[in-house]
Amino acid sequence: MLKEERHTYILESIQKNQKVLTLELSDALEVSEDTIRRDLKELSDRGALKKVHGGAISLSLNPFDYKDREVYALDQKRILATKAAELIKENSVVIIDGGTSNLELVKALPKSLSATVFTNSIPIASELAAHPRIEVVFAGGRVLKQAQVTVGEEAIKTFSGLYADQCFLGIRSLHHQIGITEIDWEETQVKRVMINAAAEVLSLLIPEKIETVNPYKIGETQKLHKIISCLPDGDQRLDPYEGLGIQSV
Amino acid sequence: MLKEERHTYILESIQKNQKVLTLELSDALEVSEDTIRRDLKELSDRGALKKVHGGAISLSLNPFDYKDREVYALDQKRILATKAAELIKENSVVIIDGGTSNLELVKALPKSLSATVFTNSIPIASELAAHPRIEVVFAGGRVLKQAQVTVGEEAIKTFSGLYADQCFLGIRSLHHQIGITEIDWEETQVKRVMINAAAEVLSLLIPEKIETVNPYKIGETQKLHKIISCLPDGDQRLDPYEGLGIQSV
DNA sequence: AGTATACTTGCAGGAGTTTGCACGATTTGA
DNA sequence: TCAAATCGTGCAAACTCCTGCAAGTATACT
Repeated sequence: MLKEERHTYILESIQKNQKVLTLELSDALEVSEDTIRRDLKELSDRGALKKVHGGAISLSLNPFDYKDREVYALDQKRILATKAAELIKENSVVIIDGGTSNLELVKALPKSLSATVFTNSIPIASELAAHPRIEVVFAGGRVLKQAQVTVGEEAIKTFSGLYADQCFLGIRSLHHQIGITEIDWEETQVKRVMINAAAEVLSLLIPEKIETVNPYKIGETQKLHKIISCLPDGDQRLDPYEGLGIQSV
Repeated sequence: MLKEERHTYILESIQKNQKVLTLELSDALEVSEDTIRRDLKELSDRGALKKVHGGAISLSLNPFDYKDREVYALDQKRILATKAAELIKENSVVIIDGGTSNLELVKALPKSLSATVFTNSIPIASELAAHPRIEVVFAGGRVLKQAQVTVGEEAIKTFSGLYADQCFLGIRSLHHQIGITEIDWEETQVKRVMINAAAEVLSLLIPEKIETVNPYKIGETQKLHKIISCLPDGDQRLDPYEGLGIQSV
């Protein structure tokens, strides 16, 4: 039994029963509890479930968690957000993808900024609704609960009929050779359209994401024009990207 | 039974009944009262409920509920919401319009309910994203900031290609002769499509809205099939509507 | 093919959690 | 005020988790 098979089994089981028990899984999959624990840890790190003492539960089971779910590396993301906010020009049209970094970005936008924002992220639309001078257009579709973004034909159609000034792409993984990759197939479809719907594609990137890979490919690394990171100028981790003509801020 | 499951059960129970008893819970969940006490302490520390002698009560019972402070007639709306939630059938397809009453409605939906919800309201989509068994489809479009709903061609298109079982319409004004009226022209357009996209049109209605009028007309009173109100049976304010064949609950 | 490297897995044992029980303190309501 | 119910704390048993390690397996490179 391959690790991936176990993961699939675990995720299906969670979807069906809202929870899984370490002991039960170890029994059903005929591996040690330690292995199951490691599987659960991995899935938990990927945000696919919530690990608890004795097993794991569906993220949606706990009604209080999603609201104040701790944002990983929040301080870093705030710094990135401030930098990124300065890159948005007055009266421009901007696509803002989902993700916690981008949510910080919209929180950091100055109240005086006038712009039009296209998004498929519920929290981002919600945050922007409080902004006095930003026009918000929401791309409809089926809601992916975990990421709180819409996906599907409708969302894709919205972005395909658009050519914006900038697109702030939410990125899970970036690898200088393999490209930009995602963990969810449907999100991948939408992001592929997004990056073709703007003159400039930017991404807020915490260092942990650099040189990692996920199963589904959004596009080549070159699709990205600018990386907003908190790495010092000339950090070697960025070297491969400058070689590709990608500007880092 | 995992600790988290107990917590979820307790929170749901509180949401439904506004209170829980230690003994009752220990009975229902088949653990000792001590364990329940510890659970309540933990939830209380997280600010999810208020622990009292003998059990715990909902925080929202307390006068200073900062979260929903500004919702007008919240208590009434909660009562309507509970009534309305019972009208939604398992596995049905439901359109839920924006508005604070409808937001309470989705909060009151039992966690066990499976259904598909179409909405154009950001807070409602956000709330439903935490619901384990409800599929959410968001109708895109330009975001109206005050109401936090989308409007425009895209939203209209989504609802026109739909025939749902029920539509919970958010209503600003209802007059037995003049009909259902709105204050915003663009919202009016969307609502007009909504009421034609479902077999049954329902509305949660606090008495203050009855026999009032606003500039833009959504449709005739008869478009409405059911009114969920907190008026006693036979209250004279409802007479004109029963005359029109509208059922009130 | 053969070697090196990374990854995966099971195991041991020490650390950490959870739970029910006992017992004294506190609260409740007549 | 008193008796009954409820609470908080400390404790021990059972269970679960984490860490490091070594054996096994897959993959890459020469």
